[in-house]
Parts: sequence; C-alpha cells; structure tokens
Amino acid sequence: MNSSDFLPHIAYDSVIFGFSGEKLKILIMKYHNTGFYALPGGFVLKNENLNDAVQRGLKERTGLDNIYLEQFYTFGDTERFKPEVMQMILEANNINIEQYKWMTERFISVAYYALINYDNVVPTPDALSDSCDWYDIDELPPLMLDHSKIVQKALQTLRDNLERKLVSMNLLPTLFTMKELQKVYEAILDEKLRRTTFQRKILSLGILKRHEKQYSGKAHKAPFLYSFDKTPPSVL
Amino acid sequence: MNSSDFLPHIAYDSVIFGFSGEKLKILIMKYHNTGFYALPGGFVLKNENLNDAVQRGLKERTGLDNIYLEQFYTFGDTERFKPEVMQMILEANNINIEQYKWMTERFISVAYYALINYDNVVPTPDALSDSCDWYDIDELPPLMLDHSKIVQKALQTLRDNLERKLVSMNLLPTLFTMKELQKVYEAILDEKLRRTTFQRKILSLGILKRHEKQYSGKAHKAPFLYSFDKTPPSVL
DNA sequence: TCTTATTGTCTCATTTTGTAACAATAATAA
DNA sequence: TTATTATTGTTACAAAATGAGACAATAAGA
Repeated sequence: MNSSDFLPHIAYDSVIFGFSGEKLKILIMKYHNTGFYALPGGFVLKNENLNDAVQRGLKERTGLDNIYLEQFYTFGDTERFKPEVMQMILEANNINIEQYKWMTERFISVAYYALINYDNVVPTPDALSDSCDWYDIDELPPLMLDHSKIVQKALQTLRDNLERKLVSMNLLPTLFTMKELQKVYEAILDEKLRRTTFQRKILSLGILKRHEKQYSGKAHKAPFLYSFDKTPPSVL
Repeated sequence: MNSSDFLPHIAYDSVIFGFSGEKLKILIMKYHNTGFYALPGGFVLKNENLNDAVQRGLKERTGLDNIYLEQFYTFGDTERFKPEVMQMILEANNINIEQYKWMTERFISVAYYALINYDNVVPTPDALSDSCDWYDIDELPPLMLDHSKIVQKALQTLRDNLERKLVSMNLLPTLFTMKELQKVYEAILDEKLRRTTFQRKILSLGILKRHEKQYSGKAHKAPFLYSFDKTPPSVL
C-alpha cells in the first residue's frame, strides 16, 4: 500500500464512543513528538467503498469487526487546510515529505461516529502516533484542526438519534441492569432522568428481554438483568 | 474556470424541494441527447468551502441566494463509479474527452437537500443539460447512477427533521393559512393529519404570528393568515 | 334569505407522563 | 437472629398531551 493507492483530498475521521462506569468516552490519538491530539482517521483506497474504509480503520484501532457506525457530517471548509500541521507530523516521524506530499494537500473529511463496548477494546496507535487512549467526553485534550467541532457535532447527532436508534445496545455488554441502561442515557444526554419514568418508558418499548436476577453483592434488593431482544421493531 | 480549478473526486448533489398546491416537488435535470435524468450537482473549487460550492450551484439553478440547505449524507460506494455514463454525457455534448477526463473518474458525492419557495424559482439548466424542471416526488423519472437512492434518503431525513427544524418556513410564502401549512406537513409525511389536533399543536409551539383575515373568495368563513414569527425559539 | 363549505374553538374521553408512595429484598450492622 | 440500610419493582394518582367529535361563525353562491 503506497500513497498512490488512496483517493486524494478525501479523508475520514471517527468519533469512537465507549461507556465505562458513569462516563461517555472517546478514543483520541496522540502523534509522535508533536503534542498533537487527533481523532482516529484515515484515507480511502481507490477501489474501496467509503464505509468499508472506515470499518477497516476502526478494526486497526480497536481490533473489532462489524462495528456499529453512523456517518453524520462531511467537513469541507477551506479553513481545515493547514498544510504546516501535517508537515510537522510527517517531519516528526522522519518521513520523506516529497513522497507524502499528497497528505499535505487540502482534505475534505467524512465524519463517522462508532459505538462500541468499552470492555472489548484494545486501543492501538497507528504508525504516526504513540498512543490511542480513552478520554472522558468532558475532559478532552485540545484537538488539532477542527476535531473539537467534529466531536461536538457527533455528540449532538448521537443525542438526536438516541430515541430513534438502538444506541445503548452497542455501548453495553450483553447483560445489564436497568440502572446501567439509565446511566448510559444520562451520560449521553448529560442530564439526570427520573428512575420510574425511565423504567416505564423503556419497558413499554418492548425491546428488552428480562433475565433471572443475579445477586450483586450489594446491600439491597438485587436488580433484574436485561438484554436487548433479538430483532427489535427497529424503534421507529 | 477550467478543470484544474476543481478538487478531483469530490462532487455534490442537491435535492431541491419545493411545494406547490398539494405536492412536494424536486428539481431534476435532463442531459442533452442521452435521456439521462439527474439531480442538480457540481464540483468544489480548490479554494472554496464545500457549503459555498453548493450555494453557488443552487444560485445558478434557481436564481436564489441564501438558500436553506442541509447536508444529509455522503455517498462513497465504488458502485457509483460508472465512467461510461459520464463519457456518454460528454460525448453527447461534443466535449473534448481528454480535457475532461477528470470528470470520468471516481467521485464521492456529498448530498444536500434544499428547501425553497416554489413560486420564486426560475429553474435553469446548465451547459450539459437541456432542462431543469419540477417533478412530483411520487412521479420521478428513472434517475441515473444512485440518484434515486439519494432522493429517498433526502426524503427520509426531511421527515426526521420535520419536527425539529423549521422546514415549512422555507417552503411557503411569507403569508399562509393553517390549511396550507397542514398540506405541507401532509405532503412531507405522506399521511393525512387531523385538522383540530394539527392546529392546536402548531399554535401551541408559539412560532406563528396571526394576521388579519383576508376574504379568500371562497364560499365559507375566511381563514386567518399566518407568518412565522421572527427568531422563533429554534424549536428544539 | 337560505344553503354550503370550511374555519376556529370547545368539550370530553383516552393516553401518556410526572411524582410520590410503598412493599420487597440482599447485604450489613447490632 | 434481628434490625437497618440502600435500592429495586410496582402501583396509584395527578397533570399534561392527544384523539375525536360537536358546534357556532361566516363568506360566497343559490
């Protein structure tokens, strides 16, 4: 795979959401020797579907196949074009700038968000970066270029989609309690929800399967465990 | 303006909605001597914002400035790459294929929908096409490439956004009746709505300003006229 | 003046949502 | 063993939103 295998001027960036404990998190990369933080991204092969290119990149970053993905916006302002930034990254990696000149040209970036089960992931840096780590959504480092804007738009889209798509299914393990599910909603919406109303509403959707209780080791009544029922009525 | 002024591999397509009478309509172009019907589209100048490129194209097609625009999806499957199609269009226009070879390469297309006031528009074909006309959304001719898919996705997005964005504001003239507003909703959702419920709900949003009645010339009580109130509370 | 079609508003039934209360219960402390 | 504590599942009732119909008002035409 060399430069000429990729479509010039076209990139993708991905906002990879995971949920752990009480917090919504995303994966952020840090480039070698530059202090630049960025979203995981990549390029599209000349004979590759755009969506497949993103899946391929996510597989490299997370080790997971068949990730839940939603494309949410394509960023195409000329302001994103800062050739000196990519040049610094390439130089910091002792890369032959001449050969990778295409990388310093203007790019339009198609942005996706992914939802994955935090526990299943081994974040893996790429050749240009020395880390790929989870960050709380409200404690992100300063991101390069327009990546902060991309994250904000991803969050907004995730919120808008929360009621219409099975978001939480992809963020939780197979079995979970009603409280855990509520925590996911609260983390995404960034607001507290009323326990009884939430429970009634979710159950009335008919998308959950109730399993045997499991004694949790806590000093109170044990909660039911739930899973998402197979082939739910698409919640539309 | 010549070929080298444009970003290669990147195009846009626009689904331009208008409303007339009872029907939702979109603008469709027909290419010279080929029988190909297509959405209005175009390319992005090397130093031009993506969104500006689309506004520029819409201005050429409709004569309008500052059109309401929403980007809704970027189509990037390799299946869209059918060089013979663009080649036929170029040949039918006696265009030097060598010089316009870039047009026959693979393109990723960013799709937008626009909402405009049907009555204000003079549809104008471009250099390659001999017509640009309104078609009822349910009576479209067969469209080239994946353009039918693009229209379907535009419609779905429009429906999803109907409650959250001020869609109708851009499809109606300044003054309109409650019945006309209801017709817009019905055309978009493709379903009948109950008059009293619709009226109550819309009025409760507090986004309409009621004006003096105008005797309509019809044999019944004259309806109020409404306009959208300035700076509505963004309906979110 | 009567008829017709449609509009604006109101009422009442139904459904959904907000809010609080309460019994059940798993671990812990006494 | 028994009481205590924290949390859960469910119910009950109030408040709000929605569905469905009734009805008076009224502009134009018969």
